[in-house]
Amino acid sequence: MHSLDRVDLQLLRALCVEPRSTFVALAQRLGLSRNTVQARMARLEESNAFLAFDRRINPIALGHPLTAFIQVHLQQKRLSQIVAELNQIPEIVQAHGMSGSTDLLVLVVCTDADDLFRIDGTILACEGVDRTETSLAMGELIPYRITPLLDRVTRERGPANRADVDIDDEA
Amino acid sequence: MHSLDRVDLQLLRALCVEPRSTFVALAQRLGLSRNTVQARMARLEESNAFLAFDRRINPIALGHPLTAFIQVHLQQKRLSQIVAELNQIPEIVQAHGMSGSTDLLVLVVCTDADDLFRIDGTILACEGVDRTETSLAMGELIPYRITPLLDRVTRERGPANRADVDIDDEA
DNA sequence: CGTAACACTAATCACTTTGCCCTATTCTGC
DNA sequence: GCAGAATAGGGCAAAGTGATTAGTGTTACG
Repeated sequence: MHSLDRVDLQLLRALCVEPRSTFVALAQRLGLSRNTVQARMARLEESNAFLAFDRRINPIALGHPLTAFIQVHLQQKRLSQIVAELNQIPEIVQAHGMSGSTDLLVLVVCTDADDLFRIDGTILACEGVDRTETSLAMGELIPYRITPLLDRVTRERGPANRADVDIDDEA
Repeated sequence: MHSLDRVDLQLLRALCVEPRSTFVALAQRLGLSRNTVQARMARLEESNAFLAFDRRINPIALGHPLTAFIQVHLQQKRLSQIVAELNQIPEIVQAHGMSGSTDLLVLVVCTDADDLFRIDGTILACEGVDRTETSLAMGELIPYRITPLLDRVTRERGPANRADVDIDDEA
């Protein structure tokens, strides 16, 4: 419904640096009027530029320091029903349908190895799940980040002010 | 340095529901005084309960609608140098060191298939990288979420009010 | 060339929120 | 029961918000 221009990108950048910035502070930092910032922020939210706040919560704080990726192989015709079942497992924080040999890539967090074992068992117990392959994340070698990409996009966009992609079609 | 109690969890929950809540609003919703909410929020931030704001930015808004997981097999002794190189690639938004056959699981976002191909090439070009296996994410069947886990933890914690895990040791 | 649409600035206003202070009152673990 | 922490409640000045208005480019279109 709307595309991002250079100023939008700078706004996002500033938010990464200082998430609790007020509109006033953002306006000062970018040399804009508060009005403009306020309007643009509204537009950004409107156009789904922001994902759920859930992503900002640290699972470690919830007592779930272990992260694992579980590759699930399943009978494809039962996919939707299986996803519905997985939806009931709170330790599953995300799941992607995948191309290639693995049908589903599931991201789980857990308290310890036993917990992981239990969760894996729960997944396996779902009707239609053939097998799973669990890989434990040993460390987040590159912590989640978007600023480098933000910078590249900004640079590419250069002095121009129109993005070329519509973003209202949710991932 | 500090552990989460029941009220902290409820606060996090409320933030997921309404990320732009003011302290006043949170206090009302939870039936606490604003002072308390403010103090607890400060403590939560202090104790790394929140991850970087980067996570809330939608890559689709940045013109990168495609997500892929790339499994990287490499010479382990060169791991740190390789990670340093991968760090230079903006399209890599996250990377985990893994147990099992895959050494590294890299999360990339890209504009289109060609872009993905190019990025994969860049990764392969790194000294010490043996081979990669790319899987395209076809859809986020379970969108990233933490609230179900939040609820479970809250329930388990029950009327008690102390968490049992320290969270100051960053993931 | 005119004009309509749009984004931006600047300035106002009433209102809310913040940050910080204080004190009295529960809790809590020891 | 006591020490220390957490909380409620209050207060206050400063800051931020939301909403509106008016004036100024800029751009796109016929």
